[in-house]
Amino acid sequence: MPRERVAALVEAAARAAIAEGALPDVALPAVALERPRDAAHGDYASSLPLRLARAATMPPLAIAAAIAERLPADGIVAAPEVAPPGFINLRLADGFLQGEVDRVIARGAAFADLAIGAGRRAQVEFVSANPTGPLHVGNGRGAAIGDTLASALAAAGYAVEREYYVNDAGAQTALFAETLHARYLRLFGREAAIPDGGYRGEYMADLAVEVREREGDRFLTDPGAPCPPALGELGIALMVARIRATLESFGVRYDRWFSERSLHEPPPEGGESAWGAALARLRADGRLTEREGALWLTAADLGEDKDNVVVRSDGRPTYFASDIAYHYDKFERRGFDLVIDVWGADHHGHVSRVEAGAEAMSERGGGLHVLLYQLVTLRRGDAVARVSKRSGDIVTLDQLIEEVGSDAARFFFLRSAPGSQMEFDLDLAVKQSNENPVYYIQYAHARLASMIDRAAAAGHSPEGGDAALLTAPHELALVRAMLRLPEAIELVATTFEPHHLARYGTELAAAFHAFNDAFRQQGDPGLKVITDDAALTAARLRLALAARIALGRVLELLGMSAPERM
RNA sequence: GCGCCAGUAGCUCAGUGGAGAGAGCGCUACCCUGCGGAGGUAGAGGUCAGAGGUUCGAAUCCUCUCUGGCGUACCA
Repeated sequence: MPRERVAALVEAAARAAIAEGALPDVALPAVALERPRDAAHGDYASSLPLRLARAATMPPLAIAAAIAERLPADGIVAAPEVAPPGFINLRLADGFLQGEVDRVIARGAAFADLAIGAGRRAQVEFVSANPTGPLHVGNGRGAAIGDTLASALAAAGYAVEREYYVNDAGAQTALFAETLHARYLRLFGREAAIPDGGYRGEYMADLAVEVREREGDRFLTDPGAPCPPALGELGIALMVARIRATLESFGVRYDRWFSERSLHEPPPEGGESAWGAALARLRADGRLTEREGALWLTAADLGEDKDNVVVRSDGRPTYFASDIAYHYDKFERRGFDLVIDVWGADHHGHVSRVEAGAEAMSERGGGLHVLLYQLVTLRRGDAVARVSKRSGDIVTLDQLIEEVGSDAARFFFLRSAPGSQMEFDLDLAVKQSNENPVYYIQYAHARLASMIDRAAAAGHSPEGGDAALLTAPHELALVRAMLRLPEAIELVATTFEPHHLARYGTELAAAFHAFNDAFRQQGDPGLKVITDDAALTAARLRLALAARIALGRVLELLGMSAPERM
């Protein structure tokens, strides 16, 4: 990455200044380069002189000068500038930028890939909504965040797996089964009451119809009888299939759908269940206590403020027990180095507990990172729409995708930081779907594709073009924008916040649009890509080709289509 | 009560302790004998919730207050 290389130059210059006695022998802090707001201040700026001033007991400007004049000349940066109160401003050299155009074309979409993951295994688990109802709009946020985060981690050099944790055990599952049972019986004219707190949504009636179509009357029982287990399992399976279809239409594919229930069963290859093994380990480490007939994970030396129940007094393990077993499985059995759980903020009370559990369970448990995203509040004009599966008043992700499209919906979710609350006005979203900023990025891609096609039809080829002919400010600005893609990927892979990529996409598209319209503003047809000058045309085609690669890569990471025409 | 997350332009939101605070939408004025106008340029619009503090430097870090969301289960 250019930034790293420039930072290394600054550090080398600072060391040289110390070695030559121009600076006192002070400890050098890590050289972090800032990106100046104002382009006139260059591509990068170092505030190192300001940080050193006190220890060195020298004026910052003098330090800046001492470092700047020792900057190795290796062709990456042009002559550095010193600016008050003590900045060193660094500008990428034209020759370097021109060479990068060729490098991007040669490497293709992988040009921005990084090695910071170093092949370590990462898992991103996201959405994982109970399969007791359709996904709602809030789940869409988790889906977009998790999926793009996984893509960014892969681009950063991790071996990434996407996983959906299917809650197919527990009280909610039982309630779902009983509701389905009642709906099913009603189809056959039996009197059957929806259980208290059961799922009231219409989709449950649809599901019962689907069951009848597939399996006929084989699940018929007396109205008072409990739900046949096979009916409950079928219901969950059908619901999971619907969720999977929704996510696929949202551009999300999982490597694995992990069953909660399987944690409590012996693995196919034999041996003890994950829960059994985890429990044995906790017991051996003396982390369990029995009280009031239940089994508790003790808070002591886990940094928790209270104990948590893992096995209820009736002998059934809690959801927390499943979570412990699940993370035991992730770290100890599957050996992930980095595990990211993407959760809605309504689960935040659970975070420290699970993190403490993971650390108690595995040496590698510190590799767990829970990424919380704030809930999406929905509005239709002035009315607040409630989101609740059990009440049945729900705006589904399917509806959102149908109304605004997958690309626009994903981009909407990816534009804001996970930690910020979002307000989603459905009326506005539909009304503005044609003005959605997502099209700004896609349109840039479509124009590039069309331009490249048109040039080919006119007999122009980027082959043999000389990127050194790219000297106009808008041309070089576009190259600069392309080269920030690896920085955006790094930011996402280290902060686990994918919205930076969405912001970057807008920035890159803006650089292209400005480039593309430059000749109009200046009334200079000479700035068009396809010109009478064959050599210049070939050079600009190379730039267009590289820009299209960068733009296509961003869209790919965001999980959006890269249209050739719109 | 306690805890977590937030409060930045009319609206929806960016902003890694660094140099006149940004984008999209909305508003105003311009720019096409066009490689695609779903575009570009310029402008109006801000007490970065408020008050202290740390720092050479704070929207950013710390403390308090106010406002909003969420949590505080032998539910998941």
